[in-house]
Amino acid sequence: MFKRKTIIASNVLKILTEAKSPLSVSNIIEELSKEEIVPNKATVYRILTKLMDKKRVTEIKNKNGAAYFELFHNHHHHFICDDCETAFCLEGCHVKKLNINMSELLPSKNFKILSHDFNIYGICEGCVNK
Amino acid sequence: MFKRKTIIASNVLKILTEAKSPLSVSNIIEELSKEEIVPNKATVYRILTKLMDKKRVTEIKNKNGAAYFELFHNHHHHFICDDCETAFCLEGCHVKKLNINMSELLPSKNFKILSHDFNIYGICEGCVNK
DNA sequence: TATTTATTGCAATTAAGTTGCGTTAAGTAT
DNA sequence: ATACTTAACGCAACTTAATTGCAATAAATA
Repeated sequence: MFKRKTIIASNVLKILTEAKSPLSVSNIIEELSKEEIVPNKATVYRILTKLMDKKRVTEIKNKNGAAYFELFHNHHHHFICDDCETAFCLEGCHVKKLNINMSELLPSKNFKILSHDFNIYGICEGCVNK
Repeated sequence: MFKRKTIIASNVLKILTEAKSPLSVSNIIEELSKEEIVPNKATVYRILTKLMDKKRVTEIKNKNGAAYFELFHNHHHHFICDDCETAFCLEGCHVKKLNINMSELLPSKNFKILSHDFNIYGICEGCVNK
């Protein structure tokens, strides 16, 4: 058994590290292209899947279900701009921060909670000023 | 200018009224089919778009971005079962209920908040018991 | 009855994401 | 170095939800 180095996977990580906000697959391909690396989208999806398995990367979804990827950092939520579609990370999880007991909200006590998501939508600073 | 009656639109509303949970477009077509109405999916999408314009219907999305539709009732959130994918309405909006000041969470005061969503995911009562 | 136009079905299209398969190339063993 | 193994990769085909253009239908009105 051996491990191959893959140029693309490490570059995807680099791009995500440098990114100021979560990126879509086409964002990622665009960024890689600037460095003369033009990978196939299937490759990028496969790399991202592996990185998610390893908890290096997290996937978030916008209103339309399109996926954006970011480096894993502890559970938190996002502001997503309705105009430019950029996702901005919010600090921490206010659900936890505010100690919201989600189980009290459920239709039945027999529901099992596994996760939640919370997005705020609107217009970001950049798009407001134009 | 005149208004035509459309059999399908009123039946879509009826189906949604009787539904115990939000329905996908194929759910809706299935239900209509039971009443001998087999509309084209394009028709159903167009009807739903109009009903949303009139605020009669709301669209929610699951984890994968697939759309579910329900009668409009005041702003609230959902529990979505990871197993059967059924969406259950939660009562009211706990963000509002708990008086969460979302603007304090933002990266900048210049962001303009327009909406938010909140979903709880897990296993519903029915799927737990099987 | 003729006209107007909203409604509908159909087929083609779009876009995100997935999959199968053949090729390439990195790491290891000989 | 050479051969072997297998992970990484590209490509094309496919899948599925949703959208669009166009022609056909039918409801309301004149």
